[in-house]
This record gives sequence, C-alpha cells and structure tokens, in this order.
Amino acid sequence: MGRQPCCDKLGVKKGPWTAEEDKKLVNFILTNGQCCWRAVPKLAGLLRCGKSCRLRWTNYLRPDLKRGLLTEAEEQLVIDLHARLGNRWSKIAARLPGRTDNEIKNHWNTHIKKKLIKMGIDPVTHEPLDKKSSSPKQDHTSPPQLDHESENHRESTDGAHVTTSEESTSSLPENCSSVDESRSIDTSNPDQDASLITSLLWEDDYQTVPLPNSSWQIPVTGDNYSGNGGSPWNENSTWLSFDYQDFGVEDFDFSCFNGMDMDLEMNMNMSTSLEIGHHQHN
DNA sequence: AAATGAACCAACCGCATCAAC
DNA sequence: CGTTGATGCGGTTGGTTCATT
Repeated sequence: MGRQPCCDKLGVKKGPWTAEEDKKLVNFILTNGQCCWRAVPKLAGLLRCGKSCRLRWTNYLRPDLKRGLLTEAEEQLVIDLHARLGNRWSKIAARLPGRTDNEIKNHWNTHIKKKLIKMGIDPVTHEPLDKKSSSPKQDHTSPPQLDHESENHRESTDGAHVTTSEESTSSLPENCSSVDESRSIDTSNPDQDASLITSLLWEDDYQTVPLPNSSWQIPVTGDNYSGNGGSPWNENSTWLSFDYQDFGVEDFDFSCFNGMDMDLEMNMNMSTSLEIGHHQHN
C-alpha cells in the first residue's frame, strides 16, 4: 500500500477561493482552533485539500496579516534579510510581522529584484553588478560567497538544525558586512529607519520570531475581539468580502495572536511608528 | 473603445523535514 | 531504525488587473 496522496485528487476543488469557502474555513478555525489540516476540509465542509486550506489561511485569512504594499522600511528590511538568508522567505517573513512568505516572495520577484538591478545591484548576491562582472571567479551559475554564506546560515539559523559553534558565532550579528553593504545601497534613501530596524532585529540574538500561527491553535476563549484596533482584522477586514461578524464570532478573542512574542509586537510597533515617520518624511 | 502586453498576486505543485509509530 | 503521514517551504504557474498604444 503506497503513501496516500495529500488529498484526494478526485472531488477536490482547485482555483480561487470563494467568499463562501473563506467563510467556512475561518468559521471553522475560529470555532475549533487547530486540528490537523488534513482533517480541516472535511470538518469544515470544504471540498479542498488540507494544504490548500492551510495556505489560504496563512496567506490570506489570518487575522494578523497586514495588507497592502510593503513600506519602504519593510522593503529595505527584506533586502537586508535576503542578503543574509537568501530565498528563505519564511525566515524573512518571520521578521516582518503581518507579512507572509508568499507576499514577500512575490514582492521580491516583482518589485525589489527589478529595483536592485536598476540600482546596479545583483539581487542574488547583493553585490554591485559591475563588480560581479569584472570578477573572473564569479559567474551566474555558481552563486558566489554570499550564497555559500547563506548555506551556512541555513544551518545556523534554522532552529531545527544543530549548529557548530563556528557557524553560530559567524552567523549573524557579528558578520554584518552584507548588511552594511545593503545599507549603503541607497544612501539617498531618506529612510534610514530600515537600517535601524535591521540592527535592532539582529541585536535580538537572532532568535527566530515565532510566527503568529505557531500559537493559533490556542482555543478561542475570550471576548475582546471587537477591541480597540488591536485586532488587525479591524483595519484590514475590508479586504475580505465579508465581515467577520458574519461568523458570529464578534466576541472572538484574538488571544491566540496575543501569544505572539514580545519581539513581534515590538517589531510591529516599531514598523508602525517607522511607517508613520516615513510618511512624515514624504 | 478595443487590443495587446506587462505587472501583480493567489494558488498549486513537488520536495524537504519532522514526528509518530 | 526504517516507514509513513502531516506539515512547511520555495519555485512556479496562470488568471486578473492595469497601463499603454
């Protein structure tokens, strides 16, 4: 007997989610908290595979998501993080509260990449393009030093992996040259806030900030969902074609998202204030 | 106003990893 | 310790929207 496919290909709906499906999924999760994703579609009455449900939730329905374009500060942060972590979008996303890996990945591919190229910076290595082309050692097929470094980071930054002391000591805050490079990428950028964010983030002992959904299985209990703007859903619920009160969960407590690490909250506050600061710049 | 191309983004797919047995 | 199943991640695709001609 072979391994079961992640979902029955037969009778599983694909493609864009309808408001009705969203509603079912959110309603189910808010009511039941987390159970295994594989079981979610069945229990929620959805003709989707669990994977699809998880993706929909994490990328779109999660209440702590920010919507809209990344701010300059966030963008700069993504660049800095990418210089260190490479294409590990989930790790990068973990440092940007309210942003998903998919969102960041998309933004990188559609905006930042082009921006960097325009600025003469290789989006893969984060080195100047002309420098790169003049370097006989490097070619585009073999990712240069930075990629090698990021391979090390892959080990040292991934909590699941055991790190050697050498790897971990050389991992992040100490080895800041690339950040300095990327900081100097755009000296005309009035938004030095991003550098501040980055440095503060690295000071944070480079502990991976847990994603909010790491704790979303905490049962829904409280009564302050309608809160004081604390719930990101308040501001952002407009992007949904329905109102969360439709679910009868107006008293839903987002305490499961309060489980977010203080870092995360700090970062959120920080980026919010930076955002404001940035707007004031403009 | 219509046609076309570019840009954007949600969603899918396949592989990797981890935990349970 | 190997196998299996669930979940997570990153690359990619395809549909939709926007801009240009």
